[in-house]
Amino acid sequence: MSIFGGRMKEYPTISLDRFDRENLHARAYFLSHCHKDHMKGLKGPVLKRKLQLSRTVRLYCSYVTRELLLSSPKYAFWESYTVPLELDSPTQISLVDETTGEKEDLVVTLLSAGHCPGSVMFLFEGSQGTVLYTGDFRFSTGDISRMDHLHSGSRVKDIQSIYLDSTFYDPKFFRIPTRDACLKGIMELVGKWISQSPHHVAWLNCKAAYGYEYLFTHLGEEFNTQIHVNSLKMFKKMPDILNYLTTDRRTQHACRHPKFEEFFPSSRLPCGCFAPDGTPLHIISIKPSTMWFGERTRKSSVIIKTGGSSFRACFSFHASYSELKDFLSYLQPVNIYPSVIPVGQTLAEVTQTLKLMCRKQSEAYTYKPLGVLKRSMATQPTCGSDSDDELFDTLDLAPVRKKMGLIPETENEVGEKAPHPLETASSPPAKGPLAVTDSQPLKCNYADCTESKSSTSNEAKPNELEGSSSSHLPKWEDFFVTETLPDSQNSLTSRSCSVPSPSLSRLTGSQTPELFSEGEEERSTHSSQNQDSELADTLILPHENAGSEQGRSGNSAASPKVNRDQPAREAQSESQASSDFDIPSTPESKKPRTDELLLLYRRLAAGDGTLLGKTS
DNA sequence: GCGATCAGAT
DNA sequence: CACATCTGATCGC
Repeated sequence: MSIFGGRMKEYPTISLDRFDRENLHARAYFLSHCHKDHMKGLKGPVLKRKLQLSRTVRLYCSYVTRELLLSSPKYAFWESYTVPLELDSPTQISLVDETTGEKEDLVVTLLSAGHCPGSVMFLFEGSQGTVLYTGDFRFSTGDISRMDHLHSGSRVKDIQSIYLDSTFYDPKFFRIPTRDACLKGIMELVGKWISQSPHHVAWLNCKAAYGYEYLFTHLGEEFNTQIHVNSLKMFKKMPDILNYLTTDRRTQHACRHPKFEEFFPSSRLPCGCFAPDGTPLHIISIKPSTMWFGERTRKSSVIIKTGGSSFRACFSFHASYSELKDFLSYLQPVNIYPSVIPVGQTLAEVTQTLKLMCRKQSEAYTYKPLGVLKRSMATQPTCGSDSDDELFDTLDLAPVRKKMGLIPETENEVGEKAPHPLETASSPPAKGPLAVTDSQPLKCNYADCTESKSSTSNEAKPNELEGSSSSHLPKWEDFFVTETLPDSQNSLTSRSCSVPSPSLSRLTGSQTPELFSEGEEERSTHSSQNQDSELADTLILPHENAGSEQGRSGNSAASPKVNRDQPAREAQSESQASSDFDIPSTPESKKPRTDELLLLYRRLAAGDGTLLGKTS
């Protein structure tokens, strides 16, 4: 949760993600994404009154964020005061003091942040230097090198300060399975379950927030079905999301209204556990939650069984420690300000460890440091450390140089699918009534395993396992269209339940998720009081045609992943491979811009300091 | 009564 | 566990 106060040292007349207290006097506002902890004060009457009196104060955000914001009545008054900006389009903004007329120009560029729909970073360039406010973000290792606006020609821009989403800036969170790996594990679990019968359903017990949409769209696409939610209104201009969602109660959406629970007293689900015809549903609950693996952890599953029918599935909106290290060592800012205190740390501690990632003061060039570093750095920045040794054992000691080991790995994509499968989503998935299917026994070769974050016995190179740079940011911005859809697009009553899915077999025929039982933790009740956040509970219905033998069994993924430092790393069985996040998938996966990356990293390895934005 | 803030729950 | 949000208690205005 963000503790950022709203203002940056370099540009104190603007406020970001905080709208109360001293931020009430800002000349411009910026909202990085639509999570409540970044919207403090945003609906305040004091601010509203100020806006009504002002001619110049505006809120800048992405188009998607604006849409999500205005879809809530509490924030609808912002309609007249918001200025949506395109991604990757530098925009000049005049900051005007309305009493004195004093004016300052600032160029802002929005960079997709990969945190939730509409989430962006803000890159500011002005008289006080270049600063990057990350908002909340998740980049995979190597993503940063693809961001054109952080480069100037072949050089990385000279960044004075980064205001960082430091949620996981702690070696404890060294590695978090990639988005693709998590998605794949969830898909496999869901596929195995719902293919058994039309009354097998999967409940995605999501926290109430934006950010799960790409999970819904991928699941909807894969299983040719829709995810059942409470409200669609926030997505009315985002057909590529909308098409995979429904509120139709006949399809047993995960209703959140407490009064409905009276009708389903024994339900574990907000919407009850019976099909429309009264048949009891067979429900598994899947709770997306962050799983991380420490620096010495070898591997683990992305799915963990927590009860007879309860699972946790790995899912992270935030960059892991090694992803953050990659990000910071690439950019080498003069200053880094944490905006989140990692659990178990103090502000002083995280500030101190982040200093190790700052550029040496002597390397700072023409810009005068504003938020002065109080001590000179004892270390050179690590230019992309890629081994345990560099990241830990010598953390406080000697500098290390970038190695080739950081070449982004691109072979880890989920299947053959492009990361964003929604190009065709304007034609909704085929729909049909809940149909009888061939019931397939669930082949659960669940291998018990230890949750590896507690494992310390094996040396590993976890950061090498982490970075699938191929898990590109979900292109949430692509979801957005400026035209309002015709009503027919919003009327989803005809899309009732699940449908035959030829694609299911692609998943269900293959391997079994590797699960870990943490004992019985079945919930007997579930209350969902969250009236405002419509996506917190969702339900996936099964589809017809559970056929499952063929498909991706044998998983073309089987080609072993390149492991540069540990080529002899123990081979994984195929049955583990399908759900284990560190196993690559399709070799044929798209590998966009790999050549560029290779070139870049080779130049780095060759000591081409120009790529690091250094003067020397 | 409303808003801000904190603790606790989900 | 660890990604966000809600509810309820308490306090000040």
